[in-house]
Amino acid sequence: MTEQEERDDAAQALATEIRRIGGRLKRRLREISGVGDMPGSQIAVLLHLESEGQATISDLARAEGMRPQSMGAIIAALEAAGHVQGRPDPADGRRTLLSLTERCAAWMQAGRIARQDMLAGAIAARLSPEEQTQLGAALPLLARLVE
Amino acid sequence: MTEQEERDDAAQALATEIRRIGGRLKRRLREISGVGDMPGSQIAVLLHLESEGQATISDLARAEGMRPQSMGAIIAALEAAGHVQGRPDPADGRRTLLSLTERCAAWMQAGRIARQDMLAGAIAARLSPEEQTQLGAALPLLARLVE
DNA sequence: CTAATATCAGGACAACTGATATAT
DNA sequence: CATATATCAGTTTTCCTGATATTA
Repeated sequence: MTEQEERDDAAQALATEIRRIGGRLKRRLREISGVGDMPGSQIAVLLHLESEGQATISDLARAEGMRPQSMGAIIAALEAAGHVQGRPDPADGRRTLLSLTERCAAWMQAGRIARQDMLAGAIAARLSPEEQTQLGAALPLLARLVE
Repeated sequence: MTEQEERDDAAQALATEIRRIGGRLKRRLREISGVGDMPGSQIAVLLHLESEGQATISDLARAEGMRPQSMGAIIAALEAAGHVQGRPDPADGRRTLLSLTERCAAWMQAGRIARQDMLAGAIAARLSPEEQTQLGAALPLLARLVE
């Protein structure tokens, strides 16, 4: 076996494992990544808005790697639930600036998301601090594969 | 901030990153994990059958972490395409033992999957050998979160 | 005029749940 | 009778593509 073939085999083995775990991840992330009834996609948006203050639908779509139409549906659900609100951008009439409602911001600051975050709970319960560090370092590598 | 709170914060930050990358992964894995027209879920089954020889639908469903009904649909597609074949288990009338067809086994041995595997290609192209090792070591940690 | 934002409408996909027939 | 395998049928979720109005 040539060195090139060995490298290909290594990549192939890794691909197989990613497929297997990725498949599971895809299915389970829906259940474990939510907070109560709220899906992980909505949580991600709230956390983004909490740290950034405000953003447009297109901003959020880019940040999460999806289409504006898809993000629009997520935002519509969050608006209907009274968690985010939009106001027109005074500087650009095309844009709608989204931000957390006061009630939602207070709810998040009270740490209720953190305490109910099943994914964070699973991480804390099942991974040692060292393992968490190891996983955190590897995530950007995974991100590079899907960008 | 107590040590406990610091640990919780670390887990929360990791959870946020997994949500973001996991979301992307979920969406992009469909495109990049396939081999040509074949979806990643089918590839995973073929690789499993290649290494194990034969298996039932329920075996495969358990291995991939999904329901037998869902695996049934994947198998039906592979059978229709002539890639796998089933025969009744002589020892247990409930079971159907699935295996690769000769033609599919030959196709896989010829390395055509490996050369057309976009995910393996992305890994080889975008990650150094060291990074591949690092990612490989972290995948079991991710698996532990979703089991 | 071209590009970006947002939204409407319809569609595809991959998993799910529930129910059923058969065999152990 | 309780359990396991396989399959039929219908539903849900999530994101997709295409088309359109508006504004920069």
